[in-house]
Amino acid sequence: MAVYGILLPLPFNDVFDYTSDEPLAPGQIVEVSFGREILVGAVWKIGQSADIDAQKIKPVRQIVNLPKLTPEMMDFINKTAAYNMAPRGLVLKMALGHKSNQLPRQKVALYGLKIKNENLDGVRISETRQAVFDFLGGGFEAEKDDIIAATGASGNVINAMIKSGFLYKREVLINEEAEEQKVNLNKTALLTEEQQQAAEILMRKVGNGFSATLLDGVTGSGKTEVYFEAIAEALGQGKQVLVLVPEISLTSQWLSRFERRFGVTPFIWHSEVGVREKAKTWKAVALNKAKVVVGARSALFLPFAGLGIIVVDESHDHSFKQESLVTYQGRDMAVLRAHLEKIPIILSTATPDLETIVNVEEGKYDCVRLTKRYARAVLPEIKIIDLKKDKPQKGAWGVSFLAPTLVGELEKNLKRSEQSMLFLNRRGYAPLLICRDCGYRIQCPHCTAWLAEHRMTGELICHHCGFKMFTPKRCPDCGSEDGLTACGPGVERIAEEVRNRFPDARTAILSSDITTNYKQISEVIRRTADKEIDILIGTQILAKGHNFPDLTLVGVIDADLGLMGTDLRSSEQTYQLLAQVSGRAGRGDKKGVVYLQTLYPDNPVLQAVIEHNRQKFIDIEKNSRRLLKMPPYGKLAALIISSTNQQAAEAAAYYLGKCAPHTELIEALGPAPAPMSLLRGRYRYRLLLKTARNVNIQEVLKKWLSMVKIKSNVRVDVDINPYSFM
DNA sequence: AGCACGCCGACT
DNA sequence: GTCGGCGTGCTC
Repeated sequence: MAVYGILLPLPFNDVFDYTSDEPLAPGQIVEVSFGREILVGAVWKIGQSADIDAQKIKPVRQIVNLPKLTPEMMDFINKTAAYNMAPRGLVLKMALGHKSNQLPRQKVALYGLKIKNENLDGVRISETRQAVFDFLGGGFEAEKDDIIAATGASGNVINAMIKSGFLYKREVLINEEAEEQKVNLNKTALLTEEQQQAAEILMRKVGNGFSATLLDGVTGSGKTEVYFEAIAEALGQGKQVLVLVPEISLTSQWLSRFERRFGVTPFIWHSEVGVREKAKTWKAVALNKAKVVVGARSALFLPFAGLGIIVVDESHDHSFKQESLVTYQGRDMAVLRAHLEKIPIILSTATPDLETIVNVEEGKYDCVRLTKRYARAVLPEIKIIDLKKDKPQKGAWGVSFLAPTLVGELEKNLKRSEQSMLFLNRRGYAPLLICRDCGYRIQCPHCTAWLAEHRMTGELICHHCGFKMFTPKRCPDCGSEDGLTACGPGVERIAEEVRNRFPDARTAILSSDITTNYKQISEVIRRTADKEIDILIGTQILAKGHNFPDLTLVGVIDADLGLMGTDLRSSEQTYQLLAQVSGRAGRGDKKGVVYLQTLYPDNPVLQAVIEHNRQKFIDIEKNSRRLLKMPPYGKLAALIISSTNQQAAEAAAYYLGKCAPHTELIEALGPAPAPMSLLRGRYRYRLLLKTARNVNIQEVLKKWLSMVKIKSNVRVDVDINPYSFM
């Protein structure tokens, strides 16, 4: 009876040994008992690994009826874990994709209507219940979570509706098979000469091994249509296609473009997709029945059987950086996967990050450029509003955040019945409540952060840990009754001002806490695209690739937000955000105008934005990074030491600091209390390891960490190439 | 991760 | 006397 090393979806780097009568192949998915649990894992090694008693080795319970992981996939899991210093088991967990692949519970509860809505005359039905009726109308069945997400009903409402006989519950096995996707490859889009040339270069990469190409095109230049041709080429060769998008909110418009071109809906993979759908997709991907998958960064860990190309859309976007469970940069891991699969990868963006630009300059990546906006569209004019000279004027509703110039432009735009967009990267009504009588500021009990006021819900919310409380009437400190005052603007407050100034304008807010799910976000985007909205007010969701042809005015409420950030990439991110937001304006026939409200009109980053001068920005940024030996001119890793016990965290951090390696090529900084020194009830310290480019930073970290015995109530998280310095 | 075991202080 | 806090160690 042979012994096999099984990798389990748990935070272990090493395999566990199990026996099996049947010969097993590497990558095979099996079910084993582990402690008192039953888990699904993957065969990783043939032969015994641990030096333990043969008695202790349990048998594999059964082989799971799922396709086995390919050698490339296994290699990808190993290398992703090693690069990010994460346990291989956790990477496997991501690769198994969803709960029912990790646990042998293969059943899911579905809910449907028992009684038809029309048979309910005379019965009083609450609004939420009605929403459930509407959602499940027409014999549709759904999982509880999906009903909750779509209707806003709570689990209790659903349970009560079962009790009163409106709904039925049905358990089904998760074993649906997807049909093979049939793709229509007939060319439909007419490309400009520039686009056609770019498309041909990309198409030639398909089927010719690994290559990484930056598709560098100004906003509105039609990058999507260009990489669609490369996708068509891969599909024509019978290969699978993976498109990574930064946020699910982007996908609705993207999807309709895709459907128009290829006559088929791609498989969709993101956190809001239900388990049943995920199970179907996972299997279809592994069996090469799914030809096109579009998804968030987690889609990168799907078990493709014959992947032919990867596209990373809006590749500069920081949401590709995953910061929980396993910390990884999705864009970089996508390049790794393409490398292992020996296929091309396309990074598409109007505002490439410095790392990518340097890779192009050094010849590691190829580059294809699109310099012209599509059709008659031209780049918008960007103007600066100096808030010191052009001061917002108080109105009947109170404080104003819109400069008179911007108000005037909004008014003119409304008269022309063209659309406008106001951008402020801050959720809620106000970022902070302050008591005018005693100066008290309301802080989160679990984090070093102020609580933001959300007036729509009447709550104070911590934007870091989600802590919520009802907005108090009196100051919690001095008890003053009318002392609490909103301080500074959030999108809700801007919306309030807009509604007061332009009562007849149709407005909408796009912000992750108001439009909480994919459906709601898509709906606002659709209404905007269909010209049902005059003024759209929103957070950074607005910046992401949306295409509103009649949008001609963009106002950035606070262009300085982020410029003062302490973090390495904050000015880059500000540049990207401003350039992307500006890129929303004037994508159709009419020219767009962008106004940036600022207190620092001479700031070089803003100057680069208004001049559409990316090179200028890149040069400034390169210089400062080179001087500081920061990425891409050096390597960086962060250690976050955290514990619920402050002394324990501090002691461990200082001990690590003492043992830190220092050579000519290696430098350790810290420890210092993290900028958010208390987060989710944990006290946090940070250390930063900076090395030269040619140093294997993972090796250095491994050696360093192995020297230090960390107490079990202290956690050390490693973040390779950190983005957030909080 | 999830769970049991075990050791300490604080209650009915 | 028992309940429950979490620190420690184990899972093939």
